[in-house]
Amino acid sequence: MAGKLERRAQLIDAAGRVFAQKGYHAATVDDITRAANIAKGTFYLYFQEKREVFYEVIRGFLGMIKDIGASVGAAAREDGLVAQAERAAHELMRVFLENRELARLAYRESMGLDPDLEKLVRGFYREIAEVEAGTVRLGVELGLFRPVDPLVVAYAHIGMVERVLLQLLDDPAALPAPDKIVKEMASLAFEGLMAR
Amino acid sequence: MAGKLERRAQLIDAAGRVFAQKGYHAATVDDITRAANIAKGTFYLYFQEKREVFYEVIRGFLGMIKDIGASVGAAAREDGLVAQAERAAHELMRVFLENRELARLAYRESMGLDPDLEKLVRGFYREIAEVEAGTVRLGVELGLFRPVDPLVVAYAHIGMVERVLLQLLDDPAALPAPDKIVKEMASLAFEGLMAR
Amino acid sequence: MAGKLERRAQLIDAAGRVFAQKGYHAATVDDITRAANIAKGTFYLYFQEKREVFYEVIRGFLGMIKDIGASVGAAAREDGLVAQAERAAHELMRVFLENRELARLAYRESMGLDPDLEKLVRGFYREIAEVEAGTVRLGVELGLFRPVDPLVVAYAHIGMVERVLLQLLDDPAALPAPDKIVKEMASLAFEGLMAR
Amino acid sequence: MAGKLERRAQLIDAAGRVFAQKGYHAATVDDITRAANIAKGTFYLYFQEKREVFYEVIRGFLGMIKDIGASVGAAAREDGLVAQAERAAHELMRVFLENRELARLAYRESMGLDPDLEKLVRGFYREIAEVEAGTVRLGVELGLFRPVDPLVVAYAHIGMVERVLLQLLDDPAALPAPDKIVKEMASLAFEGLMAR
DNA sequence: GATGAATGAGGGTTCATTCAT
DNA sequence: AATGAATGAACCCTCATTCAT
Repeated sequence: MAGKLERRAQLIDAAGRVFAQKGYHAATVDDITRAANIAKGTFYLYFQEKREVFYEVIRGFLGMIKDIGASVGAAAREDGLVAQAERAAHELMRVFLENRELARLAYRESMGLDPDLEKLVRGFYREIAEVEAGTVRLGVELGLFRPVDPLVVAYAHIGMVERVLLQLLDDPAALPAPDKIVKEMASLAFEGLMAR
Repeated sequence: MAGKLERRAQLIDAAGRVFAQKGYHAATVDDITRAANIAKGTFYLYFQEKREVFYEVIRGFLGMIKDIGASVGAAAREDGLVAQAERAAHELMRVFLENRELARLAYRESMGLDPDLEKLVRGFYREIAEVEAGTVRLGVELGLFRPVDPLVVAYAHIGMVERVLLQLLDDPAALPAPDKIVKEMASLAFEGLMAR
Repeated sequence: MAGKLERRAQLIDAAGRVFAQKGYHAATVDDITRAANIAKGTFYLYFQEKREVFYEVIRGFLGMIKDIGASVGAAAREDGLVAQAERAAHELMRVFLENRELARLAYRESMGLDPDLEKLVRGFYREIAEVEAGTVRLGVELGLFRPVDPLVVAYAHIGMVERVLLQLLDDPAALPAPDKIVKEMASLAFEGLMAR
Repeated sequence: MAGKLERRAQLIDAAGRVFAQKGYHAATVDDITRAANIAKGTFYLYFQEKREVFYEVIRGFLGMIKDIGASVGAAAREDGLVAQAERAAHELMRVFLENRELARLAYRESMGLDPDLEKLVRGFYREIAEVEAGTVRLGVELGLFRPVDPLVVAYAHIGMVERVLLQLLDDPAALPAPDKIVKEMASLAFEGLMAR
C-alpha cells in the first residue's frame, strides 16, 4: 500500500530527525533505519548512499523556506513592500522555530560534505537572493528606495535575518520577543540607524 | 631550537591548510602530519586528539577577527562611528580574502563537532555582538541613532557582513568590487533603504 | 541455519584457542577472526569488545570446573566423602589435561585485566570454596573430621589441587602418574603427614 | 655518587610500585620513569627493554620468599619440623601482607609474558618444591612421617599456602586471624582432617 | 520488496624504543 | 650519563555498503 515514494518520504523524515539530533557524521545508517523501523538493508532500496538522504533532508528544509517566498509573494500585493517583508520574516521565523534542529543542521553541515549538496545550497542562496534583489530593484525603480546595488542589499538582508534567527534558536532569552525582533529588523533594513 | 610552542604553531598551521582543503572529517591525522613533515606519533606530543588541533585552528581564525575589533577600536576615535565601521569592514574583508579557505572552514564546520568548540564559537559571537551592541547603544545615547534594540541590531550587522563576505568568497564575480560593497553596506546599515 | 548463539559459541571457541596460544595481549582480534574464518568486522556483531570474548572464554572454563562439583555431588552419596573427593579430583584432572592451554590461560591472565572478569573469578573461588567448606563442615558435624575452620581448609584444598595440577601440566614427567597423585593428595588431605 | 647499581635498584623499585598498581601492560615506561624521577630515555641506559625491569621486579619478590626459606632453615634446627614450618609460614605471611600488590602482581602476571621470566618462575617453584620435598623426605626417613611422594606433597603444601594467602590478601575479613590460619594449616598438613 | 548478517577498508591513538643534543 | 623529542608499527573498533535468503 505504502507506495515507494511515501516510504522514501518516511525515511527522509526519520533521517531528518536523526541528523538533526546527532549531525551528519555521528548519525549512522543504522540510527536512521532504526528510527524508521525498517531493516538496515532496506535503506539501500530507497537511496544509493547515506549522503543521498542527507541531500533530500536539506532539500526539504530549503524547500520550506522557498515556499515562504512563493506564498508571501502570491498573497495580496497591495499592502506594500514593507508589510510583505514583515510577513515573510514572520513566516521564516515560524519555520525556524518549528524546525529548530533542522535549521541548525542545515546551517551547520550543508556545506563541505558533497559537491551536489553544495551546489544545491549555493543555488538556494542565489535564488532567494535574486528574488530579494528583484524586489529591491523594483523599489528603486519605483523611487521608493535609494539607488543601491540590489544584490549586495539582498545578501545583506539574508544575512541579517539568518544570523538573528540562529541567535534566537541558540539563546532565545537573550533577545526580545519575536514580534519585536521582526519590527526592529524591518525598520533597520528600511530606515537605517540614523536619527532624522 | 624550535620551541615547543613554535612547533605547535607549525602544526596548527599545517592542520589549518589540510582542514581547509578537505574538511574536518575527510582530513586524517596522517594528512596533517604529512603536511607538517613529521611522523604520525609526533602529532600526539602536541595535541591530545585530532579535535584539539581543529579547535586551535578555529580559535586562531576567530582571534584574527577579534583583533580587528581591537585594532580598529584602538585607532583614533575622532573620525566618527561610521568611518570606524567602514575601516573595520575593510579589515574584515581583507582577513577573509587572505584566508578564504579558513574562513569557509570556520563557517562550515565550527558547530556541531565538539561542545568545547561550540562554546568557543558562541562565546565569539556573544563577544563581538556585545562590542557592536555597545557601539550602537552609545550612538543612541548620543542621539546619533534612533532608539533601537542594540543587541538585535548588532546581530543583524554581523549577519549582513557575514553573508556578504561568504558570498564574496564563493563567487566574487557576482558582486561589485570590495570597496563598493563596504560603502553599500555601511550606508544600508546607517541610512536604511528608504529614499528621503 | 547457524543461530546467533552457535556462531557466538564458535567464536568463543576460536578465541579460546588463540588466547591459549598467545595470551590475551598478544592475541589480536584479527587472529581470532582468522581462526574463526570470518571477517574482522563480524567479530563485533557478537561481542562489544575484545575483552568480552576473553571473559566468555574464561567463564566457559570455570563453568566446566563448576560442573564437576555439580556432577560429582549429584552422583551417589553413599560411597562416602573420601571416595567422592577422589572422584572429583579425577574429573578435575581430566578437564585440566584435556584443556591444558586453557587452564594455563585461566591461571595466568584471568586477574587484572578487567574488573568484571575479576569479579567472575573471585565469585568462582568463593563459590567452590563454599561448597568445599560445606562438605568439610558436614564432616565435622558428623564427627568424621576434627573440628577445623572449614573455610581455611577449603581454600587449602583448592590450593593443593590447583598447584599440583598446574605443575602436572607444566612438567608431567616430574610427578607420579595421575592416579597416584590423586591418592596421595587425598590421603594427605584426610590423613595428614604424621605417622601413626 | 649513586652508582649504576643503586640507580638500577631505584628504577626496579619504582617499577615495582607502578607495575603493582597498574599491571604490566597498563604500566608504561613513562609511568615508571616518572615514578623514578628520571627522563624517559634514561631508562634504556639501565635496561634493554620494558620486560627486563619486570623480570627484575619479579625476581626481587621471589628472592624475598626464597630468603625466608634460607633464614628459617638457618635458624636453630632443634625445635622440630613443625615449629620450623610454622615459623616459615608466619614469615611468608608477613612478606605477602607487607607487599600485597607485588604479591598479587607476581601471581597474576609472571607467566606468559616472556620465556625468560617463565623460566625464572618455574625455577623458583622447582627450587622451593625441592627444598620442601627434601624436608618431607627427611621426615619420612626419620620415621616421623608416613611414606609419601615427597614432591607431590611439596607442591600440595605450596599450593595450600599460596591460595590461602592470596585469599587473605583479597578479602581478609572472610578468614580468621593470621595466627589462627597458620595453626590451622600446619595441623592440616601434618595431622590431616580425620578425627582419631 | 525486505531482511539483517557479513564484509573489510579505514583511521585515531598508544607506546616501546631510538637518537640527536 | 642524561635528556626528551621524535618515530612508526601496531591494533582496536566503526560503519557504509553488499548480498544471500
